[in-house]
Order: sequence, then structure tokens, then C-alpha cells
Amino acid sequence: MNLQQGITHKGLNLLLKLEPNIPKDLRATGRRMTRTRQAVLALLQRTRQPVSANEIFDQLQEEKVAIDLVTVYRTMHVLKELGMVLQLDLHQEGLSRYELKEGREHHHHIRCQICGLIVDLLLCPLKKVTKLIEQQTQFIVDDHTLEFTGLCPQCQ
Amino acid sequence: MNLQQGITHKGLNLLLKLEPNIPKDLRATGRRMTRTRQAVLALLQRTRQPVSANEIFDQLQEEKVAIDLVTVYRTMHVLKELGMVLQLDLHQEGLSRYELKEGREHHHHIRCQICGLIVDLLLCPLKKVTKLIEQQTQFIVDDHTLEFTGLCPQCQ
DNA sequence: TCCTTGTTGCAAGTTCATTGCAAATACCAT
DNA sequence: ATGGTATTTGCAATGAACTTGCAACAAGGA
Ligand SMILES: [Mn+2]
Ligand SMILES: [Mn+2]
Ligand SMILES: [Zn+2]
Ligand SMILES: [Zn+2]
Repeated sequence: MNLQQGITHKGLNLLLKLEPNIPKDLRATGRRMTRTRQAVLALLQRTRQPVSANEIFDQLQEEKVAIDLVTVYRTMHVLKELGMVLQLDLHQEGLSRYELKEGREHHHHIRCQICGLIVDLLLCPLKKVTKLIEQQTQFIVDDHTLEFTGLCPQCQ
Repeated sequence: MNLQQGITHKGLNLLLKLEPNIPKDLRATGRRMTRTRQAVLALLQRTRQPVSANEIFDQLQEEKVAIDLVTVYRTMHVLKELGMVLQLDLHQEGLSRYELKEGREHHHHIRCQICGLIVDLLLCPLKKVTKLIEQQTQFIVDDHTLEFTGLCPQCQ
């Protein structure tokens, strides 16, 4: 399936199966749905793994979608602002990854140290711990990050 | 107290109250106790907060200790290898911080989003959770990172 | 004090990410 | 469909954290 085909110069492309309200979300804040934003969103949709800016850039290059790496960064910034994308800064990766929010709740990740596979962890075990920490430190806890690393089933 | 005074060109300096076995630990691996390493270690000892390479550099500059930023990085690398220092990569800081290990056990941190205060959390609530994750994901879990952010008592 | 070898400073290089600006383009009004 | 305008893009430059190459320096055992 050729991605280029799917991109029209105007409006929403059905082949890409983008959430229909995404262009409206963009325009509601004075922004525009461009072909590059469509291409990035479509890539995020069909990629289950969180992807880095460079991976988005490389993948779109392969698919003959003309886009600059700077534009990828700026696109991710916008999508983050609109709450459509989550930015992950996994430990010791030294780069950011992004995943479509798509109604995902607060969750954490585990990454395989060998192949890099990243899997969502649907549980968050820290609700009670947070209260305990607030008591012990007198901080007001706003947020937390939690990641696990290990070996995935394939790499063991 | 002038740090410069405390630094002799050879051997261990008592004023700095360095762990006496530290120079030996260094020499045991074919390394040398230099004046820059003494200065960095002394700074780590008297600083309770985890410090970044740039903070170490700036602080030593102020104290008229001649040291290059590159040397700070290389020193931290060595001290990490020897297990004398822990490297922290706190979320969204975009840089590494270091703290003396000094027998500290595995622990986590909370950082104030306003003033940057970092406090050790002595508990680790993740032992049981790790087992659950291994069951659910079929990963073998090697490690985890966990940090909290919030407002410290001063900044509330 | 000498000699060997580890260490340092300086400069240059990497990597990930951001910024300035002119050209291109989305899209609303006509 | 056309035009006007504010947004977006590409390119080049910049920034921040960190690493590497190499010659000069110095630690510390002989
Ligand atoms: Mn996820
Ligand atoms: Mn600590
Ligand atoms: Zn959580
Ligand atoms: Zn832990």
C-alpha cells in the first residue's frame, strides 16, 4: 500500500483511517492539517512500538514521503501539546520516543535490553506508595516515572 | 576553608577527610590518585545533593581548582567503574547527576519541580511488582528506574 | 631522581534537539 | 475557483551534553 497515494493535498484521507476528529482538533487551535502531519500520524497509527524522531524520519524517507527531521520534531511538539501523543524518555536511551495516546491511561513500560522491544505495562502500582512518600518527605507529589528493563521472551 | 590548601601533590590529604581506602582502591586497578580526583571526591563528599558534571566544574572553578570539564566527565566515569559513585539520570533533566555511593543501598529519588531539591527515598516498593510483571510479560526483569517529582516543603 | 604509564587539557567531533528566516502551503473568505 | 494571510516547512545555523584524539604532564614505584 503506497502511502503517497493516500495523501491528498486537502483535507482528511480515508485510506489512512485517521481519527476523523484529528483535523478538527488541529484547526480548533488555529493549526492546519498538512500532508506531513498526516504522514506522521499515519505512521504512529500503524506502528505499535514507541518511535523516535529519527525513526519516524527514516521510515518516512523509505516510504518516499518528503519530510525534514526538523519538521518531525516540530510535529511531535504540536501533537504533544494537543494531547494526541505521549512522549517517553526511557532510561539510558538518550532520546525521546512517542506513542499515540488513543485514550491510553497512565501506564509504564518495560524494554528489552537486547532487542529494544518495548511493552506497555497496564498496571501502576504507585498509588499507595505516593501517599506514603508524601508523608515521609512532606513533598506534594505531582508525578512519577517508572520503567523496567530486562529480557523479552525472544531474547532470553 | 580553602580547598587548594588541602591538596598536596602527592598522596592522601587529611584535611579533605577522604575515605583512606579510596586512593588504594584507585591504585589497586592501576589508577592514580590525582589532585583533580581528590578535588572532585572532596566536593562530592561535602555536597549532599546529586551534582551534574557542569555543577562540579563550576563549583571547582569558584574554588580556584583548575580542572577541565572533560576531566570531570572522565573522573565520573572512573568513579562509576570503581563503584564509588552512582549516576542518576533523572527524568526530563537532560543531564546526568552523580552522588557518592558510600554504602547506600538501591533507592529512588524525588525532585522538586520548582527549586530542584532532590531527596533520597529510602524505600523501594517494587519487589513484589517485579514478580507480577515477569508473570504478565514473560520478560526477565533486570532493573527498574523510579522517580517522583513534586513540590518540596519550601516551595509549596 | 628517573622512568613508565596513567592522566590532563585543548580542540574537534557526536548526537539529539531547538531556533531564525525566507519560501511554500493550508484554508477561510470572497 | 481565486486570492489573501497566517501557519508550516526546509535549510542552515545554533545549543547542550557528552565523547574522542593526541601531545604534554605528572603520579608513584624503582
Ligand atoms: Mn505505552
Ligand atoms: Mn540518592
Ligand atoms: Zn504510574
Ligand atoms: Zn527500586
